[in-house]
Amino acid sequence: MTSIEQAAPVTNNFLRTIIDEDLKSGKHAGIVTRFPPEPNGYLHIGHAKSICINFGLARDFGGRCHLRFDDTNPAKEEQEYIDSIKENVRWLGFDWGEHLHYASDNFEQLYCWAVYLIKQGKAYVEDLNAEQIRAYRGTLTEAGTESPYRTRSVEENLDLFGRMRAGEFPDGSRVLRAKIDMAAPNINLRDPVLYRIIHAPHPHVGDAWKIYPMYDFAHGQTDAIEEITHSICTLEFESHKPLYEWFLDNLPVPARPRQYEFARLNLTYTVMSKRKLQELVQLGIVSGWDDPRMPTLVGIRRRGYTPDAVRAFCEMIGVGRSDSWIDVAILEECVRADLNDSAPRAMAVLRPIKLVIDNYPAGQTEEFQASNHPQKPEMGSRSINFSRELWIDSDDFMEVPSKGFHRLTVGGEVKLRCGYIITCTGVVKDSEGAILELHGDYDPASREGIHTADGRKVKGVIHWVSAVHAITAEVRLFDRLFSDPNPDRGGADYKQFLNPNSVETLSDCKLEASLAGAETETRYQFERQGYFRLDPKDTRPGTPVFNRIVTLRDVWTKK
RNA sequence: AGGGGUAUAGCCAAACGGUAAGGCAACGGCCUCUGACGCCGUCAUCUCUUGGUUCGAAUCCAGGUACCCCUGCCA
Repeated sequence: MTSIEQAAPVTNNFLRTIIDEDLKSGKHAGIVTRFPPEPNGYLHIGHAKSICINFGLARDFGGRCHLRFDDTNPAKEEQEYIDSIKENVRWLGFDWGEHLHYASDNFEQLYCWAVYLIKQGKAYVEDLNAEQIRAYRGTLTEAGTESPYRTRSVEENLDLFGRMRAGEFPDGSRVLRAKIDMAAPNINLRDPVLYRIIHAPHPHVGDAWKIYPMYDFAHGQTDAIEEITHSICTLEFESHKPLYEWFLDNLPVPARPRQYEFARLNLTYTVMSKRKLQELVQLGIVSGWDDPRMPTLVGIRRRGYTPDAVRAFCEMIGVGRSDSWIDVAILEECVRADLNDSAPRAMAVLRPIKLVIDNYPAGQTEEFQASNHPQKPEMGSRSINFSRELWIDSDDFMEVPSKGFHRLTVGGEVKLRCGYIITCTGVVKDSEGAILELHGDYDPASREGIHTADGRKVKGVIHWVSAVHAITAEVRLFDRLFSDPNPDRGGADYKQFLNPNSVETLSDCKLEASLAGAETETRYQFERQGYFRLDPKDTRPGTPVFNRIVTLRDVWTKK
């Protein structure tokens, strides 16, 4: 466990309480959980919460956690997603060991159990089409009516179901239904569909099957087969729980798992639904599922977020049963906390403006040692070059300073971080009045500290880069994808809340020379600006592209 | 409207009949060669609401109110 996670409070929650009691009472000798994604899309930060809960609980209570693909619908599932999900879970730092499972591994057993139900008179083959089934189901306030096929004989049901499996019937022509209660107030109990016919290849079992079990008929039984003790899912499955238990009660399952539900993660300034995420990709609003602004794990990862930070975030937000919206600022804080600790510092000028040190000899060069981390000498130092012409950030100069501004102004002085104190002596402008370059003088005696020769303390410290030594890079400044905290909020089209400035590409940034050796896996703090990381996809030899992971906190500009 | 849930600070969240943890944010102050980091302090007489039980209630009881989920051959 890393320091940032230790710093996160481990608060009690209802799941821990339940597990504690189950262990104490001897109901279970150990716990087994599972993360059960359907491989029909890419994982997002909401899934990370579930992953951390399931794997985290298993870790904390000395149990195990399975990775299980809930692959019961081949019409939507693909191998690509299976691979991506496995990689994401690993990236987050979790290990399922021997326990990689697929619901489809149990298709034969599930089929046998369906036959068992038919023989018990508890399931029947339905000939009504989807629309008719819907009409027969009734409404929230009115009971449904029983299907005319509900009373078929066991023999006929067995025959028909066998022929469904054999592929004799086209998609949609028949389904297998449980015979429960068409008048049940819980609609999930009104003779739910158990199997449907789908003539499509399955990513894991190929074309062995023509019928596939529904989620409800697969999940609980699969939990039982895997001997899951605590089957943890999100709140919307709560109304399925009676069905989950009905199958466990009516089938000779080998174990008795129990379902518990928690509130899914909602994050401000983003959208999380698969449909909307997909739309952002398809409409070209983002560059892909791994666009650094996306809440997908592939996106977050490309952006440069660390798995430690994501885990700390999941720990910090807790687990409850009430619908909640987590402020994305908390995620950003977790990233800062982690990176502040681990990121080597460097200097980079994003919006360069030239500063000529007139009293510094032309052609002369000096090398200064700069610490890689102010609080961690063990992270070493690097040398940075100083020369007559420098780049500084245009944000750090104001011709007419606003109140409280203590960076560079004409006639003002400022400390060049790890360098000299300089005084700005003048501004050169073009005919339009745009600033071409700044001129200044340096104090040769001011290398150490921030005090001037006459003992005054310089208020401002700015970053800079030597012009002749600098390397040029593209830097992408990412911001929140939406400008509204809740773009998902009812009614209105979420796309109207898109933040037009969610990415700003700066193509002529000047970085200190040491960054020529930057590695993709290293996150850097560009001092006074934020945390950055080489884009793993668009960086080319000699033409670095940096992504801004997150800014530094900035109480000054906030005021 | 039938069923199932949930309400504790700006946002999360603990508490299990014994006198409202913690985190994030915010606000003061200190420190600082990053307006970063760090450090110190402040931040619910009160738990959606109205009654009741009790020596004692966020916790128990009764009635309200608000919000979320459920009418896929999706998961």
